[in-house]
Amino acid sequence: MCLSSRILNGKTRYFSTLRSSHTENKCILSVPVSSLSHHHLPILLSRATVSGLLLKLPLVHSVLRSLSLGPTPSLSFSFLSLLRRFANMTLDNYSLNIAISAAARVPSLDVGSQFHALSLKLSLASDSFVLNALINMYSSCNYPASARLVLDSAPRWASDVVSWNTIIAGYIRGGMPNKALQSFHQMAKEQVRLDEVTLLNVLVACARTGAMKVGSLCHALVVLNGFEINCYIGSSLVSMYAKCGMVEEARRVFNRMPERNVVCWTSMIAGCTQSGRFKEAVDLFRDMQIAGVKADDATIATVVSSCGQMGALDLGRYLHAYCDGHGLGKELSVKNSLIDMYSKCGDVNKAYQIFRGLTKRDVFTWTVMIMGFAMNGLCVEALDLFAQMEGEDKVMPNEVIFLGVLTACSHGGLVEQGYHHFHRMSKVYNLVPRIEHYGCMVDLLGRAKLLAEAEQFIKDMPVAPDVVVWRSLLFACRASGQVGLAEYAAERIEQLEPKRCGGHVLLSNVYATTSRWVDVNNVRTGMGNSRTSKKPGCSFIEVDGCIHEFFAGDESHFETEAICNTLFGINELLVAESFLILLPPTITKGQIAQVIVDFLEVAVSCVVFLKGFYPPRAFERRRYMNVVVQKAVHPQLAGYIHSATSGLLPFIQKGLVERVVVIFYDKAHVPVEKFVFKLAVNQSYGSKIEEASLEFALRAFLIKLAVAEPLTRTLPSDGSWEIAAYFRSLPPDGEKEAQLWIPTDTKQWMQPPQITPIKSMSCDPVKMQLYLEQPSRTEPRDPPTEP
DNA sequence: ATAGGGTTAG
Repeated sequence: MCLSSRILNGKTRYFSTLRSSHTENKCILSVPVSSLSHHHLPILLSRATVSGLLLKLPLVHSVLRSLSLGPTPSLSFSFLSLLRRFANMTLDNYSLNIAISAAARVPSLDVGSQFHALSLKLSLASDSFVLNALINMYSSCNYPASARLVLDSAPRWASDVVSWNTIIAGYIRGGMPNKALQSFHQMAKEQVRLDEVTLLNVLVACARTGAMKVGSLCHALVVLNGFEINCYIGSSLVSMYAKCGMVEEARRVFNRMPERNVVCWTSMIAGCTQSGRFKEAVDLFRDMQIAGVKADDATIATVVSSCGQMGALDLGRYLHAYCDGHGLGKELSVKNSLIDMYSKCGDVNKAYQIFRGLTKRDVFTWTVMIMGFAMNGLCVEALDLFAQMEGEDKVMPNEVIFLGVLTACSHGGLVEQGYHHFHRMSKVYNLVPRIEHYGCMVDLLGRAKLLAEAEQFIKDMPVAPDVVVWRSLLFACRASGQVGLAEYAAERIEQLEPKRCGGHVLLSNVYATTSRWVDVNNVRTGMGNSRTSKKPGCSFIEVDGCIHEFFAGDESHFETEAICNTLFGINELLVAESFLILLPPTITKGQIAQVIVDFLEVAVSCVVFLKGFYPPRAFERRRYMNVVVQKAVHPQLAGYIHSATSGLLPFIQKGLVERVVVIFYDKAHVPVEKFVFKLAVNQSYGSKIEEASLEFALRAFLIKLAVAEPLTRTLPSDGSWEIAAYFRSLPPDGEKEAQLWIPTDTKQWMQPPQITPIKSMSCDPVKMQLYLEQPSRTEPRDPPTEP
């Protein structure tokens, strides 16, 4: 037995409570609270009773409190029953409050409702502490309606703000934010004075429901009441505004906050991610590190999601490594967003590797992996995975996962399977298909060219078709040239969305495939005359870990059309030669380098042609990969390009070449323009690749190059040009193959160059980007803003 | 006594 205060090092709450409430500084057991277990209780009781300590009520309370707040709150129940049985103690309101709070912490509805009965029996249920503890207990056990019942059946004077705050929080926790808002209104009607916690909770409810008006009202109330915009209130304000689609307002609140912790930063970053401002999200993440605030798993999850959505693989990989270096990323949400990011960036193997390494998987995990397989064309794998999930029977499918399953069916042309899963969704899992699911089905039927069936399906839908549904149908009409149906769908879109450009582009494409060029023109000019405008598309390119964001401007519209038409032509060629798709020849890793080298030779030739550096007769029109290209035929020119590109073969095979650059100089040998081919060949990639898919990916570069001239600058006369290769690491001096390559002393620009992307692609294991580097113009060019 | 941010989507 220990009765000396010296031994109590004050480390645990149990001992410190004893000390603060008791001047005698006496201890009844020298075991820290964290290692107390049930078998200590009788000892505790007997020693306390013997020494007469526990019969003093404040001490009973402090022991109970310590047990209730400790790692095993249920100990307080046992101790209480021992006290009642052996020390004849009756429960007062305070002990009851502690016991109920312990039941909330476990949480145990069973024990909690027993204490509820006990408080009614002892007429203590109207004590405001007991009342609030009961409300909290039902809320914590996810019985918000019961919590509400307790409040409503108590006398008015017994409840206060805390009661209402707890009710509101309980509805939010139970996934009923609308009920939370209702309670807030009721609370106002009963003229209960709100406090900071009320507003904080209501802001969360607004964020969940998108109740923008109530949210702004809360903001006003924060200011009117003179509440400080601290980290708590600030975070929920930022989150509320972002979720209600008012990112600008969120940013304004964020910028004005006097103090910011991880949660504030994460709210703002997540706000950007959720509203498609991916680059801003990444920039904020950098600012956060500069501000010296450490990221946690929530931060990483949302930044990784941004990377995935803009295809920034390098940055995504950096974040992955950052996690490992900072002990982060252990939470499932981070793993999920990494799987999603790798899939979206085209590295399904890496995604699946992470997926397989997980011991725990939630709905998100399965959804992102199924989606990842589906979007990378591995449709059977996606369906197999869904079957595996159902077999494991640990995770309950939700609506979103079925979108992934249906997308897989749609992309894989698996009509039967699509119907099967669509029906199972409601029959087996009691999930009501939403408009998105109907959209998937229309897409599925349309892609399978079952247009009549798709049309009938739309007619039979229990929900009104939206623009996406009509667009899927309209898109499907293109392949079958069904002009009449296409026009009907376009009309529906026009009705639903008169201000947007709607189905015009798609409709004009249907006309184009049926060679109705007059109609194509009518639609196009109609678009220009009326106020319909296309929302600018946005793309990203990642250069040395730096993200560049681009909006499709009106100027580039003409080229877009040319590219689309060329692509349609290619599509038709592919359809005509569909045996290629049925029996795809595969090539090995060694052959990949050869394909790339051949491609580079042609591409460099096209670049030089495009710049008009030599007279056109130095080139010849040739067919390469089914597109028309300009191949150099002048002996010296062709010889230079051939030897330079083919000399790269051994280094590309070893994965040593990072960039192949065509540089144009002025007469002072200062670069005027660079065409950069950034290259990555994954060396660890094991399996073979389809030659057709690699060719298809590379061909897109040649098509883009053919129309890239307007993006480039006029060359000064008497300049020069050369082919340069940037190596990841330099080959040893003695190597024979390396002797062709000499270090170049290209002058550098003073300012970072202006980057213009031309094309990027990812076709495992090859990734390639083509972009222009030009010296910066003095005045920055703003991207066109959205209408 | 009650309290903030995060991952999937046709």
